[in-house]
Amino acid sequence: MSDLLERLRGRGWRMTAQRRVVAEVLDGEHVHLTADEVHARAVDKLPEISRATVYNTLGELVTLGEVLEVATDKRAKRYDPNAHQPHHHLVCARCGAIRDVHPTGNPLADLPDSERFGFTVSDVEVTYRGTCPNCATA
Amino acid sequence: MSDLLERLRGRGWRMTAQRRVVAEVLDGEHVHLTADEVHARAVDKLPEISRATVYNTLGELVTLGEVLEVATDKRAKRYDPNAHQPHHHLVCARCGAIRDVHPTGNPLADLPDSERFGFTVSDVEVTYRGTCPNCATA
DNA sequence: TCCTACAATGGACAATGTCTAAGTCAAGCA
DNA sequence: TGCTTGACTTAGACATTGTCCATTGTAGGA
Ligand SMILES: [Mn+2]
Ligand SMILES: [Mn+2]
Ligand SMILES: [Zn+2]
Ligand SMILES: [Zn+2]
Repeated sequence: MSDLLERLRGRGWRMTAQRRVVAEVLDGEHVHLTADEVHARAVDKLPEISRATVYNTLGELVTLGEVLEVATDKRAKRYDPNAHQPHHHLVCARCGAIRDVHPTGNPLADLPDSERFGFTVSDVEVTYRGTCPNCATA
Repeated sequence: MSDLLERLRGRGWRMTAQRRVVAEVLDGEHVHLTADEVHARAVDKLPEISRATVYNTLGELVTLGEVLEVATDKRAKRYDPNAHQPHHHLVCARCGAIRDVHPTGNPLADLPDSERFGFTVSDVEVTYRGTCPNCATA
């Protein structure tokens, strides 16, 4: 994600080896890692990087809107670099595999006023659950 | 929820003061407490109840399908006694208030085969986010 | 090259959740 | 009613996830 690094430089970020490595780890499709998974992969590339730095960097990326936090499992937060294309998630209940999906329709329109309790509703997250092909054959 | 207690007795549960108190705490509408919130309220009614028992009891209720785990916030799991009426959630991004909602339509039908990656999809959770009336005026 | 404000580090601490060994008691039975 | 027993509860250790801070290091401009 060199374009991510470009944007961050433009926002006044100091470009450190640690931040480059975190950005590198987050690169790719269908990436939804926990903070400690990011840390483990970052350590492979830069052994002395600390947990605190990984947590700090992820938090900053979330604040800047460059990475999303998703709560697809009920344990640790997961970090999603696919922040600029709205999407939802499909999760394997067995192994935890996560895919980005793009359902048709607009779920926001499916919530009638009578079900809004006076809230201003601005966003919706949809999580599909099922069994992935791998786990189905096992 | 005396019907809940009835069902549990039918399933061979020993009826202890601790389990009665946990069931009592979970009674009501729009209830979505964390384990430690359940524990705090249980202690008001039965001061010597332990955290371990609350965690155990909640886990058993989830296994039996009498209570659902929901991941509406990205911290602790929340426990939802409204397990027998399918519903979704509306969450205040500011204060965390949670309401049960019943959107129209069927989001499962909105996920085309081409977006299923070979998964068998069995369930869908929808979380609406916004601002509650209380937080809007503040 | 030097300065300095920003960033990284290690470790303490907090919050949430899991596990176990030992003691307790609900419920069936004599 | 009073045993007996295995299910249940308890306290606290431990694990995982996340936050904070004092100290040390360094990116990038002067
Ligand atoms: Mn995603
Ligand atoms: Mn609910
Ligand atoms: Zn799977
Ligand atoms: Zn609110």
